[in-house]
Amino acid sequence: MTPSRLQSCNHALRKLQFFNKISAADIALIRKSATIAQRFNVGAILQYESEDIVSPKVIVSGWACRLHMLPDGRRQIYCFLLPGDSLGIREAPNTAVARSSIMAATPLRVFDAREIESALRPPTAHPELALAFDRAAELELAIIYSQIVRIGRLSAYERAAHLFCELSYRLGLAGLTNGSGFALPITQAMLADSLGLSAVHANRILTQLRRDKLLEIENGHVCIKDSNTLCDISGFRPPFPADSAGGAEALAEAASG
Amino acid sequence: MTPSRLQSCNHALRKLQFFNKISAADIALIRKSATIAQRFNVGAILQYESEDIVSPKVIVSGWACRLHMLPDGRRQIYCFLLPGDSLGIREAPNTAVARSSIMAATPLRVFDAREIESALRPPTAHPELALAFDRAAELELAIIYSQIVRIGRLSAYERAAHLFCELSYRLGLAGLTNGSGFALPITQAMLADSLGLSAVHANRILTQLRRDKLLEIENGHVCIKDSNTLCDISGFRPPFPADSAGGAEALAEAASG
DNA sequence: CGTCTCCTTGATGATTCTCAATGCGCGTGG
DNA sequence: CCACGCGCATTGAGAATCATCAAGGAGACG
Repeated sequence: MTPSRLQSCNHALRKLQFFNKISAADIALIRKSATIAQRFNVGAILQYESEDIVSPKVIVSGWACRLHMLPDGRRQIYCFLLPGDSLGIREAPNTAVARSSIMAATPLRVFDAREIESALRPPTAHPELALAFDRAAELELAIIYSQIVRIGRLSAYERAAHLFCELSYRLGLAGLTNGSGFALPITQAMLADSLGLSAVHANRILTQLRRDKLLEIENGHVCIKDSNTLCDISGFRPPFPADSAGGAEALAEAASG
Repeated sequence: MTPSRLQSCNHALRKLQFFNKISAADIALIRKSATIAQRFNVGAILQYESEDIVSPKVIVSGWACRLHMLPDGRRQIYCFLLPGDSLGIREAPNTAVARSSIMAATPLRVFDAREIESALRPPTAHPELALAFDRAAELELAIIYSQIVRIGRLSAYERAAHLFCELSYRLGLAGLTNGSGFALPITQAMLADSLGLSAVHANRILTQLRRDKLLEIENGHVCIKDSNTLCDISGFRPPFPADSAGGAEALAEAASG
């Protein structure tokens, strides 16, 4: 396996291994697909709402987002899709039309996951991998729910804090954090469209978070200075606490057995 | 089949038949389960977030809601569960913990759907029924997405209009509308917790909708006076337009064949 | 060196929240 | 029967939050 192939599915593998112990055959299945790459520019639409569903994909690098566009130009982002995240795998299989648009929030690289998706349909030779993807889908649902609480019942300040907790958690699963820092390759306007705020107000809130020494933002890089306070303010709880993950359980079993 | 049994699953059957043509055997399967009834008082919690998932159920009468409660008393309702709606059927099967609490928003009657749920697992003798439940789950996801747009990017006035469009649409699927009217058995405080507003402001918005002659509300009954304007204001689109429903397609096929 | 995008800040106004008080219907107990 | 409490809807007043409009600066890029 070439280094480039390894890199392509690195984040996805890391995330899946958090969710379940997966076999060498599972890894080989993913690596095989990881060779076919596709690129999108910023703002490119991968999938249009209420049109056909796009073929299954895994994000190699860059961020995408599920979103809705209103006729008057307002936008609402449902959730971000990060490196290692998949779309169209182990989702409701019989859906006729897409329920959200998907847009490249940064330059994006993905690989086609049609083979993976079909290999996971029951009866499957990869039940552990299927479970890992099921848990990834469960995480996405949990994120969607928490997005509702965020914009429905949290203040702007709490919202921003909550989103940074979520991003830190999710990027951590994919191995994209170093210490308490991570790359934040999106504009404040996109953050605002996710938080249900105006871009100007989002900027003021970020400034406030910096002044309160909760985090630092510069040059597309965030450093979380006070994770505890950030979580307390926003009420963020990890959707899959480290001690409840299938991977962790499996490791514990292996150690004791 | 006794009249009471018929009544118990009436709304569920009506909704499922909208989504797909289902057979006599499918109907019999549901009717068999519809005998076992369970009651909950207003405010009763059917399922607690981050605890075990409750056994599958179908709502016979009354409304429930999926929601999150914050430690300081704030609440956010994710979505309402109406008569004929199900929970725990054809959802992600491997979920360890509940991702939302479920509360009885009114006095509630449900029946246990464990048998239905297990009868639909592949390989199943009821593929059409399984597809109908899959589409019901797809509808719930579409509603969750639209809830994000509603509270993230619509004004209070637009939000309320959008919610009434959604409720009218969904209650229509279950056969719970007469003309443009339907029962609204919940308090304004709950509407507010769904809309992401304070109860006081929700009240003002409802007053405004009445003054604008878009709808009437009295004694727990809503009558939509101007459906077109309500949809235009809020941008509401039916998640399953009548001509895209599986049931309608099936009927057309049957008529032409 | 001009243009563009993005971030930042100020000023002003609209939206929404909170606190507070009132009224209405309904059940409950005296 | 009546007084009372309670939940719910309603309205007013004032304050907090957030949006909009406008302008300027820093950096990328042709």
